[in-house]
Amino acid sequence: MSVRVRFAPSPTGYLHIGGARTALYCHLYAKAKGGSFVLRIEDTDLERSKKEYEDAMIEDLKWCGLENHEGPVKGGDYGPYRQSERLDLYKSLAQQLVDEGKAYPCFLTDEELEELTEKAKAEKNSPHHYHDKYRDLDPAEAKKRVEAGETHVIRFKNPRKKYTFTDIVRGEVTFPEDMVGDFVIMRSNGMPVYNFCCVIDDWKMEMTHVMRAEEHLNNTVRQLMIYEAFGVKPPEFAHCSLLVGEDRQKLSKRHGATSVVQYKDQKYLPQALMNYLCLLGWSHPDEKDIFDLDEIAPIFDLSRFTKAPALYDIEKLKHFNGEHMRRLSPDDLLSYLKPTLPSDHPFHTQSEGWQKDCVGFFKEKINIPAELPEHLEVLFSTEPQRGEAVDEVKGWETTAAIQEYIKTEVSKLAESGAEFITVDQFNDWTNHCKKELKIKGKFLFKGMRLALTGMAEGPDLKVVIPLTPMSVMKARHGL
RNA sequence: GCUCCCAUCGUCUAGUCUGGUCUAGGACACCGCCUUUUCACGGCGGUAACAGGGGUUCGAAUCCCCUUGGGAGUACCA
Repeated sequence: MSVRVRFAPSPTGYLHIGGARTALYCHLYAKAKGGSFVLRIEDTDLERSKKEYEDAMIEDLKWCGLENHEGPVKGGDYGPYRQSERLDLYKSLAQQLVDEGKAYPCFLTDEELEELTEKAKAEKNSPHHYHDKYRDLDPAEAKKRVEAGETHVIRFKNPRKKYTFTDIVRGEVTFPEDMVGDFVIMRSNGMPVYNFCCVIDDWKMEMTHVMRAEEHLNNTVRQLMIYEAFGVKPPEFAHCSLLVGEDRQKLSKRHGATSVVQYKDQKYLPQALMNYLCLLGWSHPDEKDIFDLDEIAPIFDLSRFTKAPALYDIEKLKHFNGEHMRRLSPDDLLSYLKPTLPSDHPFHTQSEGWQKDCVGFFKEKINIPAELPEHLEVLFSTEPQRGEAVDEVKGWETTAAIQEYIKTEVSKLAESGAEFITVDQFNDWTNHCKKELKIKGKFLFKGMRLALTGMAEGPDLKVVIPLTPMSVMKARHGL
């Protein structure tokens, strides 16, 4: 049987970093096994689900490079792929359980439920302890009340026994019989509940593996009960460790940028995000750390998951972005970095050859695009003298002489129509200052730097000078 | 409260199943040196971990138990 895995988000917000990681693992595993990666939208929570989130979710998944083989947009043989479009199925199956005596209508009101929960807590019992009031109500009586239109939910009749299953990452996991109570499978508004439709869909969509975050581990016992009630063999489960923030709590909005779209907006490279996320809870057999999805898909296996929760560290993500950026071809590098600069940035006025040289040089100094503009200052700032270290250099008597000489030379060159200063010219000027002005050592080089760039420190002058437009040079010297 | 899960450098992790080759390896961050007459990059090096306690064993990061700590769940959310 070929492998079928699914990613089943609920459209109640933008794609989360943790969700993206789960989707990545599903995608990788399907690819490794030549199986199918299915996207299913779990929109049974009417209040919180929004179509715009569903669209955004699909868009973000696409940006991540995690396209599905089957899904709400793409279609497939197991559709529909939106739970809101499968309601009849859940309803009839829930009714089947009621008819078989495996589930029952419950007429508890919100107030009664609250009271019973408080009572259970006060007696140091589990909150669900008294939720089974209608468990043994005569089915005929229950049917009568339902038909009379009385508000009710459908509760699953817990078989009250121990459940054990083998999780691919956790190993053998056992749940005691009082772990959960008679939980709700159909709400009073007629909508099914997650633990119910999840099972129905994984079953009907013939999923072979369910990969999800550890927060769902405890739900598995409910799902196991439902599989059993229908006489269906459950899929394999793999519960991946959680992603946590600085405070070691489950990663959420308050930990900062936790939506994929925020990284897209900040111009991170999707392959870098995926690479980093992949390594949060999974390790490469050869301890390789920089790779593309295509590279690991063939060797991705489920035996290398880490059990402990992983801390999401943006600093390390930046490093990964830098590594991937530096691997880009000159053409790709330019098309990556160019659009990240403001449209009125002087960078855009330069030739394409210049632009390629420029990003080729500055890629060594940055990890993410947001760091580029400040580095470009050395080429474009027209402020004559700036930076913290200039005061010291300005104090040197010899600096004024260099400054004056450079000004004259720049002026001459500009009048000749040159658009840039060549390395040869720069060398000639340096030699002149050395021989004629008798300046040497750091006084010479720092002086030259200050005179030409206006800063006391910065990148290699032999690279910077030929890249600096003459217009900027003139402005720096008040020409 | 109850249940489930987890525990190696500050962080992500290798090693744990199949005890010895681990005076515990790699990566991020940090520090130092070299190089660059600056800064950075790069190269080299460094600081830094088996939570604690008991067993089992000739030998334990690795197997067992307990303690402690952390997390998740306990919904008509998913």
